[in-house]
Amino acid sequence: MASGISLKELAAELKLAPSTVSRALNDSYEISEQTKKKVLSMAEKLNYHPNPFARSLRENKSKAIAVIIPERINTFFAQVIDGIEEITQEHGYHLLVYCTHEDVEKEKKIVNLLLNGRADAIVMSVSSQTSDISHLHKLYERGFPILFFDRICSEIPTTKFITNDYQVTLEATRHLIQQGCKRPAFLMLSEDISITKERHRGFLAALKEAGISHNPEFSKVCCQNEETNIEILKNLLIQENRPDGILASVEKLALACYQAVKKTDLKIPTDLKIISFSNMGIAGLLNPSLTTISQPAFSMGEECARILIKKLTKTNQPALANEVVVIPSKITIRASTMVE
Amino acid sequence: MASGISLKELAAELKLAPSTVSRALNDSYEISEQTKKKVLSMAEKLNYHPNPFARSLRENKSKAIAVIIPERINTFFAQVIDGIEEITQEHGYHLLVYCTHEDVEKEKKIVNLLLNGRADAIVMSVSSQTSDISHLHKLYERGFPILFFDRICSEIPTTKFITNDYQVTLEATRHLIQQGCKRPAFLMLSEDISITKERHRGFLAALKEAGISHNPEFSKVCCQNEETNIEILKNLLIQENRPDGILASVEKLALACYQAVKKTDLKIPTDLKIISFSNMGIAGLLNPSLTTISQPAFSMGEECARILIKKLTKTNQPALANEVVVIPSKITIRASTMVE
DNA sequence: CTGAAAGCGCTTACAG
DNA sequence: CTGAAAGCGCTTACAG
Repeated sequence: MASGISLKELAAELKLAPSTVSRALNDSYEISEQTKKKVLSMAEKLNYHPNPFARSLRENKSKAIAVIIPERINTFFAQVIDGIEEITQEHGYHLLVYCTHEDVEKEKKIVNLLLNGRADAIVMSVSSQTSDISHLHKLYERGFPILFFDRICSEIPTTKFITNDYQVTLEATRHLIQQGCKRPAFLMLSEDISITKERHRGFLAALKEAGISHNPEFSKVCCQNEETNIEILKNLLIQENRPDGILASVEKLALACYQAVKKTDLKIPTDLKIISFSNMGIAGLLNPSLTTISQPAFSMGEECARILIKKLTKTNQPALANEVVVIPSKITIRASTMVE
Repeated sequence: MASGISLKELAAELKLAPSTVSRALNDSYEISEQTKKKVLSMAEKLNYHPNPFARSLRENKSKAIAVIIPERINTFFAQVIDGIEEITQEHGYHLLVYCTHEDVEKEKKIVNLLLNGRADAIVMSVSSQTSDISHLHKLYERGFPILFFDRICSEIPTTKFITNDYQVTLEATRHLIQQGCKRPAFLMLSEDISITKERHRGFLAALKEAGISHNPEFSKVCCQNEETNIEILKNLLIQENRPDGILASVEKLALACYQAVKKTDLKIPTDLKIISFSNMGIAGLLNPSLTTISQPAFSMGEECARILIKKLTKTNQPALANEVVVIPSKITIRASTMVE
C-alpha cells in the first residue's frame, strides 16, 4: 500500500537524475545548497516518502529492533519497552515486539523468524522455561547483535543487564527476619533461570547469616497456571509447619499468595509476611499494601537501547561486549511486612 | 546483518534458475514435486531465509501491522495487543508497536512515519487529547487500512471496535444508586474522546431515571499528572457537598481516587463507593477490592486482527467497512460498592 | 515443467 | 556539482 510517489518520479518532476535527488535528500556534501533546497521543497510538496524496503534492501539494514518478552501484562516489561522506545525512536528505529507467553517453542519460532534480517538486533528477556538454547546460539554464531535483560542467558557471550538480585534479596530476607519471620519461604519461577538462582542464593545467604535452617519444600517451583499456583500455595500454608514469611521472585506469585491466603484463616502480615519483586504502581493499594523490590525497568530499557544504538549506528563497532551490567533495585517497605 | 545465503546462491548450488527455485519455495503449481523436494531440502540444509525486504519491495507489502496505543502500562492495551498478535502471527504478520503516551504530537509523528508503507495497516486507539485529526484523514485519503478500537475517531469512515459504553455505564450508575449513592460523580479523561462521551451519557441517563440532578462539577476532566489528579480529587472529596459515589472511566483515575481518599477521613465504601472501568486482574486484591467494568480486551484484539487479515490477504477486498462493532463489557461487583 | 529478463525503489561507486 | 549504471534479493509475466 506504499502508493506514494517514487524517487524516480520526484526526479523527473525536478528534471534531475535520481542519483542527484537521492543525494540531496540524504544531505550529501556533494550537492549544492540550491539544489538541496529545490529538492526538499518539491519532496515536501509532492509528499514524497522514501520506500523503507528499497532502502533496507540496498543498505542491508532494517532500522527495526526486535524486543522479545515473556509477557505483556507485566508492568516491568512494559516499562522496559517504554525505555527502549524512548531512545531508539530518536534514531529512527522501529520496535517489533513479540511475546512468548513463557513458551520456549514460541520463543524459538520467533527467533528463527528473525534470522532473515527483519530486525537489526534483538533485545530479549528469555522465556522462563528456556533450557535448550540452540536457537540463541544460532543467533550468536551469525554475529547477530543480541542483548539480554533481566532474564538473561549466561551461556551467550554478549551484554546483559540485570539487577543486583543477590544483594537485594539478601537485604529483603534480612528484613523479613528482622520483622520476626522464623520460617521464611522463597517462591521461584523456574530452576533454569539464572536470575532466579541469584535471588535464591541471596535468600539462602540471609538464612545462613541468621542461623535459620532452610526447608527446601518452601522454595517452590511454580507453573504458569494461576489456579494451580494458588492451590499449591494454599496447601503449603495450611500445613502445621507452614512458612511465616514469603519472598516472591515474581509479582504474579505474590498475588497468588494473596489469593491463597484468602482461602485460609491466616492474616497478612500477622501470620504471614510477604515481600515481592514487583514494578506495579499500585502495590501500595493492595490489601494489605505490598512491600516490594522494584527494578529500574525504564532506565534498564534506556541503557539497552543506548548500547544497541551505538553498536548499530557507528561503523566498525566490535561485537557487543561480554559483560553483565548490574543496576540496583529498590526495596519499598509497606504493610505486608510490618510488625503489628 | 542479513548475512545468509541468497536465492541466487541457493539456485547455483542446485544448478537451477533462481526463478525455478523461487517458485518451488513458494509451492507453485508449475513446479514438479521432485524439484520442490530437492529445493526444499537444500534450502533447509543451507539455512536459506528469504530476504523480507526484497520480497516487500517486490510485492509492495510489508507483512507488518502497526499498533498505536496511548500507554503500555495498562492491562487493557496489553491484552488487546496479545489478541492481535494471536491472530496475525498465524498469518505471518509482524507487529510494530508504538506508544503515544497520550501525546497528539507524538501520535502525528508516528502516523506520518507510517505513511511510507512500513506497515500494511494500522490498528489504533487514539491519544486522549486528539482533536486535530488531519494526520488520520491523510491516512484514510490514501486508502491506508486503518482500524480503531476503544478510543475511536468517529470522523474517519472505517471499522471501529468499541464496547457497550452507554449501556454498561447506565447499569453501573444504577448500581451505585441502588447501593445508596445520592450524589454520584463521574470522572472522565478528556472531553473530545467520543468513548468517554458515551460513558458520560449513560451516567446522565441513569441519574435522570432516578430523578437525581447532576452537579457538573462532579464530572471531572483530568490531566496526565498523577499527583495533580490526586490533589484535584482530594479537594473534591473534602468539600461539604462531596460526591458519595464515583464512576471512573479509566483505571488510573480510580487508583488516584484510592490515593486521594487516603488523604481524607473518608472510608470506601462507607462514605464513598467506587466503580471503575478496568482490566486489572488484581482489582480484587485492592483495599477494598474494586468493583470493575472490564472490557473484552483480548477478543477485541482478535476481532480487529481477523478483519484486518481478511482485508490484507484476500485480493480485491473493498475498503474496511464504515461500521462500529460493539462488544459488551462486564461488571464485576466487589467491596468498593458494597452496602455495609 | 524450467529459464531468461525485467523491475520493485533505493544508494553509491565511477565518470565527467 | 551532476548523471548513467549497476546492484541489493526477490517475483512474475513471457517464452519455450
